[in-house]
Amino acid sequence: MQLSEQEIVRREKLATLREKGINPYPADLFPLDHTSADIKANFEEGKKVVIAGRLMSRRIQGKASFAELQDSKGKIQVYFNRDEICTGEDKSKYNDIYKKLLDIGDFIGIEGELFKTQVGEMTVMVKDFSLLSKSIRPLPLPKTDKEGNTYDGFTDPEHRYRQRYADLAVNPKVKEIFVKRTKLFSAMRNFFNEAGYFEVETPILQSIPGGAAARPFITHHNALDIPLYLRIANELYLKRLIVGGFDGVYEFSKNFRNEGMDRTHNPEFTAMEIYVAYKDYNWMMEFTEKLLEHCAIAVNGTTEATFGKHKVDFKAPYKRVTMTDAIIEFTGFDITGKSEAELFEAAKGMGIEVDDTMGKGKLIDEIFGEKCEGNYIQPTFITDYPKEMSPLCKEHRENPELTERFELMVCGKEIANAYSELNDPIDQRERFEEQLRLAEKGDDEATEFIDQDFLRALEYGMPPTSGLGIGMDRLIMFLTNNQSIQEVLFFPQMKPEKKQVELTEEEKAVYQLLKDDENHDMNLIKEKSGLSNKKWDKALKSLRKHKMIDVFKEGNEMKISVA
RNA sequence: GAUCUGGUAGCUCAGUUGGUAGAGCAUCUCCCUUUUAAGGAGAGGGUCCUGGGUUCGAGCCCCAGCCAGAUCACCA
Repeated sequence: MQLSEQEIVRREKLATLREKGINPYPADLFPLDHTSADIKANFEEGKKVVIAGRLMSRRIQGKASFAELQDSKGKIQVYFNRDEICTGEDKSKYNDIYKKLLDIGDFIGIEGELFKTQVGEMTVMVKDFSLLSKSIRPLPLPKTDKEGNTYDGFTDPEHRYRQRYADLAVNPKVKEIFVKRTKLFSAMRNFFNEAGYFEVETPILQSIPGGAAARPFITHHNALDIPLYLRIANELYLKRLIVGGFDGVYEFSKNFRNEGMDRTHNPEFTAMEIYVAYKDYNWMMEFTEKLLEHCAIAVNGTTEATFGKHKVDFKAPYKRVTMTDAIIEFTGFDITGKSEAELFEAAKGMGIEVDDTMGKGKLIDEIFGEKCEGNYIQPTFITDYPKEMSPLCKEHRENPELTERFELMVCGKEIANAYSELNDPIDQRERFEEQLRLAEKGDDEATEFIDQDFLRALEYGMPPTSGLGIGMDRLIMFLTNNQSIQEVLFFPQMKPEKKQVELTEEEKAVYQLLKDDENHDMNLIKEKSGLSNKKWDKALKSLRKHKMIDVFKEGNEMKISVA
């Protein structure tokens, strides 16, 4: 492994510390009693504190030095003074250990007293310090001035996502996103628990991937010798639990879909699904808007959120628009009672790409997606979707062509989806069979498995139930003003890093050709090596750099020899 | 999958018809006892993403590829 100069220097410091009897990675707990935030919140001149964290900057001025220590709550300035730390004759702890052997990035523990500098900065006067963990790789080092401007930021998304640990250590705003993410989860959990619903866990490894139309990841169970799928949704399992007699069940579900990746799609993502017995989708709309209002306040302290150029208000209640009305509003076209051919012509007339594999549902969905969806900036419930698109949803009580379904749109994007759940087992079986026919015909959006066990459960009887699914990653994007899902996942999926190849084969080959004491004609050796101009040049430069060969002029001929 | 943009020091970035690879910060050495991204002086540090081609000569031009980002397409 090729080490940079700075990495070599730090390894040498590591060795020196050990020679001095200092363990750079001690096992002992460190008895810290304050965080940087505690100190700032309850500052008392002269108070004794024990703190620990990562050294983030140093300004050494001879016998004194200011540094910043970063802990989980933020940064605090610390002041190292030689004569405070080394009260006796031996000044080496300051002169050698602190000044020469510590680096930015090291974890240290500090005992000290609080004071304010002449410019009023709250500071810890170091009385004693100890090394807790040595950092042997330099951190990226952004600097921030008083106005909050950042210089030399660690901004390259590739590096930030691949090395999230460094991103978090160095960019405090990134940490905030994930603090908010966790607040969102606990706010939602509290809301459901208060309502008396149960958090449950259902299988991730499923023999039939159901509950959504998506390409699954497939794996294999050795002992059973069967294929298993990573779940694409947890819907069918939660409904089984309603059959079993729970009033309300919910699960935060890691789902896996073997599809494309972009700034709104990651192969694994988190959905929340909740099912509540004896309710319908009208009840669920009210529940959803109260839920989101609650969550927005828990995360941001207000119902208002900024997303890009939009200001969004999550304060309940939200507007409700039927899909039919939405399409009339933005296109003037009324889909009510229209035949497939009429819809086809209408869509075509709107400049939408259509083909004859599209059924009524798909055509309506295309029209909505193309002409309406993007217009709903404030949270809006779009209700009553066409039946073909919703095989798990109950038929609309007033119109058999529609279903009792709503999606919640925010900034033109779907963040929640809910039904009055289909609980007629005969109807459900027919809808599955219809999906199967579509799949056999080649519609890759149709579900190609029939979950017989789920149907058996429905046959025992499921109470009327309403279910809701929320894309948690999408929601946290809205609440933290991030346009990319990768910003709200700790470790977004990335292509594997390419392995570093030791490209010394050419160099070795050239060196072999020279392996005696004679002087060789350079052109001859070049020819023998069979290398391209560029490779020859590279190999030669590298060998010269390692002082393994000499190149010199003899008369008019370039000669080459082993050094 | 398509198009565009980018990949140069530990980090952020310059780099001129194609002619000896640069800056700031960081690092190292020396001097400095309350500083606010900012003390002073000096030094070291490079697989210019990879491979091929053109050329006397490529960070730069051409071809292929890798990785990332953006836009689009696809997508319960």
